[in-house]
Parts: sequence; structure tokens; C-alpha cells
Amino acid sequence: MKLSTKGRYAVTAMMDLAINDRNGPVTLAEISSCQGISLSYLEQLFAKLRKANLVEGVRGPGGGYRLGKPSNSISVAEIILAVDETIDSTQCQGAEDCQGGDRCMTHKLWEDLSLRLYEFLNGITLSDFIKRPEVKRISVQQNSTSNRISKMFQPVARAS
Amino acid sequence: MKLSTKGRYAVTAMMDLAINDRNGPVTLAEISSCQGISLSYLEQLFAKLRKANLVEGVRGPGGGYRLGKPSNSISVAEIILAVDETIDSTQCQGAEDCQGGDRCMTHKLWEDLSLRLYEFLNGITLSDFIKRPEVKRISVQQNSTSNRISKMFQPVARAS
DNA sequence: ATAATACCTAGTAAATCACTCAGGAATTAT
DNA sequence: ATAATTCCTGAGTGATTTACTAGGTATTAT
Repeated sequence: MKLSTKGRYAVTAMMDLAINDRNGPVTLAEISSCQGISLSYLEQLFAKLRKANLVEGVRGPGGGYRLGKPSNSISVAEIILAVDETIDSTQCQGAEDCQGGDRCMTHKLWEDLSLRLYEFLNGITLSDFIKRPEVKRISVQQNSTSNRISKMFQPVARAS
Repeated sequence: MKLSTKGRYAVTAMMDLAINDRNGPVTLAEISSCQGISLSYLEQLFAKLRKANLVEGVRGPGGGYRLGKPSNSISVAEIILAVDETIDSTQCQGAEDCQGGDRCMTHKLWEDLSLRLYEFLNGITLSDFIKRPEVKRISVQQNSTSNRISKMFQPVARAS
């Protein structure tokens, strides 16, 4: 799981698609001028989004991009993974330099954290954003699995 | 909010410190050999962690690094922000090319998401990881690595 | 036919990553 | 005092990634 400006571009662009879905396809030129991202860079991002079936292109005048799936089945995690695609696993597989025991279990701890982050972002869909009124408070109702896991892992409140 | 390999290095190193805290300072050489990170690169990361008061160095033989605060008051978000330090705000401030209305509110939506992500990572402390029994149970529960990775690439279909 | 759009490939300057090298400065064991 | 250990700092470097430019081809509405 990696999170960078690139991922932000992709997520905001997908938000744009989700919001303006009922008005027909959205052109990359519109997104480009609005978000301040170069057209060709957007094209590269959307090539990846298309391969992940998150969007579908409509060619010709009046064309543009539409969501490839209903907005309630597209999660933020999906979008980020589609454009970033780099999941680097930990080195130190089993043996190597590790003195075993406590020390190198940090890798496993990281995997747990990474999974929790993924579950969190996977629990937020595009439809969570387009449901107005009051977009200001996004109601990310953490209903399903995400909440369960979150509770399991993290019982403790932090002292300030 | 940015998340990269660099942030992972920092977090796992801090986990190491948290776990081995009672055994005195932890040397960077130990972390380096365990995690497979170069010593000098670790030193650079720890320079930033030190500036953020997340660790404190102990010089001389028998020295190393200790946590700068109790492990229950060090969040994952703090660590990541300390080493990544790049929080790029959105462009398109108010006017510019924006045609107003719906279009450019995606920026605000992103800010909301970003804040939620921060709050999530800020709610996870190092002390959540050093309680071993729970961690053990969890890592046993999510079965195989291949399973987890495949889950990364092919998220489960979500109900509306 | 023309224009608007998606779609594709190649190249590139700048930034970042992860690292090496080369030292210092502080602390402690001897 | 000397040497060993460790933190601390800075300069430099190849590889990768970002974000972009340029120049096409394919498709379709008008």
C-alpha cells in the first residue's frame, strides 16, 4: 500500500466522474483544467484505471470517461492500488541476517498495519462522497468487516 | 499525507525500539542488519525522528536509540509525517480555471478523506503493537501470505 | 469530411529514494 | 589518556519515480 500525489490525482479524478456521472461521460480535458493536472498525465493514469475496470472510455465527440462499476462498489483502496501498483513485500524472508525471535517480527507487525490501512480505505467508496446534502461531513459508516477488524485490533484509547 | 517505503522503514524501526525498550537503547547497527536497511540511511531517518522528538539518542558504547515518548503516545501518523514531511495542499485555490459549483469541490472531498486517513493512523500507537498476545492471535487468524496478497489485488465484492 | 474525443508510445527534466563515503562529536571501558 | 563504540552530519550518486511534452492513431458525432 502506497499513497502519494499520484494516488490523490486518481482519487479526485474518480470523484469527479462519480459526481458528474448522470450528465454523461466526463472528458479528461475538463478534469485537466479543473484539477490542474496535465492532460497526458491524466491519460496515463486513466489507462491504468481502465485496465482495472474502474472506468470505461467513450470515444468520439461527446465522449469521455464513465465509471466502470457502480460508485458504491468502487473503493478508494482500489483506485490507489490501480495507479500505484507497487506493493513491495518485506525482505528478510525467514532466515538471512535475522537473529529470530522478537527482532524481526516487526515485518509481520507492519503487514498487520498495512492490512488495517487497506481495510480502512477499502471501506470508503466513491458513493460515500456523492451522497449529498452536506458533503462536508462525509458519513463513512464503517459498517461491515472494516469496523470489526478495527475493533479487534485497537481497543485502547490514547492518553493525550 | 504520504505513505511510501521510507515511511515503512521508519515505522518498523520504531516498532523495533518499542518492543526492545526495556532492554536498553537499540543500536542502528542492529536495526540495519535485521531490517536490511543501510546504516547511513537509517541515520538520516533517525535524524528526522529525533527532530520530531520521537526518539532520543544515547552516545557512546552501550548507547543507541530510545523512544522519546511513551509508546502509547506515539502514533503511526506522527512517525510517517516526521520522515515524509511533504503535505502538499491542493492547487486551484478558489478561482483559477475552476468553473465553480460541483466541479472543484473534489478538492474538499479529498481533504476530508485525507483527514480521515490521518485520524485513522493517528489512532494507532506503537503500544498497540507491543502487546504481543493480541498481535499473535491476529497474525494467526489471517492465514496465509498468498491469501493476503491476492486479497490486495482482488478486493472482495462489497454489498450496497 | 471535419472536429472532438479516447487511446497509445516515446522521451525528459526534476524530484525523490536509498545508498556510499568521509568524516566528526560524545560517551564509556580499559 | 587512549581506544572503542556509537551517535551525528554533510556531500555526493545511480536508480527510480513524477509529472510533463510531443506526436501520433482510432473512433464517432455532426
